[in-house]
Amino acid sequence: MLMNKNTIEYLQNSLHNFYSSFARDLPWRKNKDPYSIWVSEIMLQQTQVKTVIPYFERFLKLLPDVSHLAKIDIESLMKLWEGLGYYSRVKHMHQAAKIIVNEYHGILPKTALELLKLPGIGLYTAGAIASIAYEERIAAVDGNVHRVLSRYLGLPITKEELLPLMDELLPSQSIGNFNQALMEVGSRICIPQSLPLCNECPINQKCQAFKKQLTDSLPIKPKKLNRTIEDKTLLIITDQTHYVIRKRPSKGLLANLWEFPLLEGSQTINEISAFLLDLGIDEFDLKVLPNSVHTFTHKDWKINAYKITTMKLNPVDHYTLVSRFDLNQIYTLSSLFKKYQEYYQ
DNA sequence: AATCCGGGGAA
DNA sequence: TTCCCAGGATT
Repeated sequence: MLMNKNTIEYLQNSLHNFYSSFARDLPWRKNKDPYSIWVSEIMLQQTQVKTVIPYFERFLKLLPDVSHLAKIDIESLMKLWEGLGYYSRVKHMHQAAKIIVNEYHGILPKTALELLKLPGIGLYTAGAIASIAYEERIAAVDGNVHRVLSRYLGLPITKEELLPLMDELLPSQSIGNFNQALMEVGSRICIPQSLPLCNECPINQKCQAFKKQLTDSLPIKPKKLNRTIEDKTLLIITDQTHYVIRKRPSKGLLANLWEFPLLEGSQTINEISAFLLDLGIDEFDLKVLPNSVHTFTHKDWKINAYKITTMKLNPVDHYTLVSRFDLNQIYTLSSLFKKYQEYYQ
């Protein structure tokens, strides 16, 4: 597809000027260190800038370079990620750090093609790192870029269909800034819901969606997925000093995280008693805690919660007895348990 | 090509 | 409620 030369040059020049004047002062923009850009891009996957900032600051302070990341144990690393979600990101990053140390002398690969081979780095992230850190002339198409460009061009195209067009749109220099400017316009101006702030947009003069009032119908939206609801029974079991937790399976939702016993379904008091008996608990005080709902992307968990207080806890296979301190400092829990923090503090 | 994988902010 | 976020891996 051959695009109008004016349309392209206007886009490039306008975004360049916009970015020069209005780029946000974000922590990962302080330098072009490939490692910190990599960390930021992984954290920013499906996660908003505001959420990422404090995690990024803490992460870089403790793990300032690839070799530190490669050396830290996975449990401590998970703890740094606690609450960010999509925990496989951190597992893949850890694996990638070891590969970078062992096979790339501790230096991030300098081309998107090479970066793409690392676990956790897909087409977008490879393009983002290569263009921002190394100024490779390559696209970085995320949700923002897809939305901005499909509106600007007035084309109902998917993200995949947009990719081949990017070679025509990319400027010959300042590629990293061009890519970031597109994302910045997408997240601050050309926003998805309600009305985009077209009057403030640096590329509105040649935006087809703006001209033809198509911002509502562009970009084409993926079909929404069906949500399901599952009942769970949460047991916070304590002897006043220690708490019973266990490690989740290595596959599936919240893989490898720790949890308070979370039983399938809405268990009756009798069923709970039977479960506790298996843990060697035959005498206990049971307190009903407030129910809650934890929302994932594709399912809701309805949590029926109880606090179980007993005199003595005995070690049992597959369960771990931990102090409050270790619970807070060492073990990584899903944020769904935060709602019950007052009952284990 | 679909589905899975967290959590939160915003309307 | 619904959307969607600087997406990637798995099937």
